[in-house]
Amino acid sequence: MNNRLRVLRAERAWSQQDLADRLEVSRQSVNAIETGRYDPSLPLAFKIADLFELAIEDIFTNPAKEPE
Amino acid sequence: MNNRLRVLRAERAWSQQDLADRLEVSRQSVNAIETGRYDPSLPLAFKIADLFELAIEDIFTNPAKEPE
DNA sequence: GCGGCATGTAAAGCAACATTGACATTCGGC
DNA sequence: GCCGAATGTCAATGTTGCTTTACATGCCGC
Repeated sequence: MNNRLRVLRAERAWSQQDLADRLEVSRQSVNAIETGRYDPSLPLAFKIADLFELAIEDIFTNPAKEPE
Repeated sequence: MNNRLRVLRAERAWSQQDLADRLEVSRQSVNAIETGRYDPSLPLAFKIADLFELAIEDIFTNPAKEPE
């Protein structure tokens, strides 16, 4: 499960802490998601999509899918 | 986190077991998600959206959001 | 009435998500 | 050179998602 979180965050010049505050999660959670250590829960994914005003599919992509 | 899983399943006349097989999860997981006991993980949400050929947002909705 | 199917739910256990606290590194400003 | 901000990561802990096994219910066909 890849994601464009780091890019979206950079576009807004937010630190991981800034984003964590807006999402009401810890900085470590943001970091873990960005570095791909784990995927967010569905509720958190919704919160992220909401914050960036994008669809979940526009932020997260399933590498196991989309053949080529 | 509400979802239209039961409706989508009914439209196809699938049992919870049928859906569970297609999603490669247990019947109890399908039941738990339908009855709202817990939300699916993001990867499973993608799998569900994929199966029904819908966007995640078309299946799951965040009741905490959208004021009115 | 009995058997089979669909559904709801519970307990117990493991894996994944998320937390706090802490430490290391890098970079830029002063 | 030092300080502070930003990032990466680790350990320990708690919570949630998902599993298997199991049992109870309702419904339908026979």
